[in-house]
Amino acid sequence: MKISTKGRYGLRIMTDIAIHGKDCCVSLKDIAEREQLSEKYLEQIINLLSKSGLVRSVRGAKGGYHLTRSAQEITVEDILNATEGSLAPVACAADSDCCEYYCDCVTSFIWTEIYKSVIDVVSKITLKDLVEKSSTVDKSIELECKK
Amino acid sequence: MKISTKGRYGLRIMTDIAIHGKDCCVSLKDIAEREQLSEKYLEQIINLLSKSGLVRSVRGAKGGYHLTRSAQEITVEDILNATEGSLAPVACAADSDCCEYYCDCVTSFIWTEIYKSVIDVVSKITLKDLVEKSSTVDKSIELECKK
DNA sequence: GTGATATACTACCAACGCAGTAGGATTTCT
DNA sequence: AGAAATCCTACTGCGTTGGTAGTATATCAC
Repeated sequence: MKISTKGRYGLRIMTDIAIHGKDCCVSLKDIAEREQLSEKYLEQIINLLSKSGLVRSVRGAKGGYHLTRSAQEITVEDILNATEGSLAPVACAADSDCCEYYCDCVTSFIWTEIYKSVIDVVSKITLKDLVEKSSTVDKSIELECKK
Repeated sequence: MKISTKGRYGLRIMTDIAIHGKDCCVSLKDIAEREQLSEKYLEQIINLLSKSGLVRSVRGAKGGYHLTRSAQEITVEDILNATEGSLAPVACAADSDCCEYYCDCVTSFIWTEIYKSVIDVVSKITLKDLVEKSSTVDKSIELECKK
């Protein structure tokens, strides 16, 4: 039940773009520098965000990435879905059709309940919330638990 | 954010013992046979349950495992904690002291909220609930989504 | 049109966790 | 003594995680 660096860095990338990309593109180089993360690794992660349509890329000099929607229209669920994949603890929790025994399974309701409660949390937090929280804490964007 | 077979099989093992171990020990061989799972693999998992004090082992012929508490005193949280480890999506969610930046981290509250909501679900479901559900479904204990 | 700056794409790698498998040692009942 | 059970250590194939590296391609500024 762990969130990997893809999900965590994904949130930082998106928050960084939301803060620094008001009316322009933000380059990966700048993000990597500010966040102190490997540019090459971020490339893979932002690719996931791009494929999910959360950011759009602009190639060439002065290029970079920008959000495709406003920060309050992007939820933590969107970002984690793009970077982590489904947040369902087991596949049947998100799609009961995937398992023919769903109705007769003793534990399926547990996974469904967990999934619903996780979605309930992350679908209500928007990127705007993270941007606002970021402005209230000191150098917040660089700080993250490495464990 | 996935639950592994350790957690899933752990729940099946415990449910099986609760059902078939009314006033005796249940051997791993019997569990493995009923659940159609590898006895050797279950050995590792029941070891985790044993170390956490949820079951007690009896060695030698006619030995096996039995619960240390009644089914309604054992929660799904207990079982998943024993087999999966902490259900916290990141370490700081269960122990904010583990990260010196917890208070200044933009995302820490997300992980804490997820963790709390997951615990809220699994701490309220007891082994007794699973046993009761098992009696209402057909051959339920053998059925599980493999995906 | 030529650099400089950016993303895009492909490939590779070490380390780790998952899901088992294997085999022998030990304990206990009959 | 032998059968039945747990206990313990080790190994293994495979996929994921967390990157690194190099090249191709697109675009801007001059």
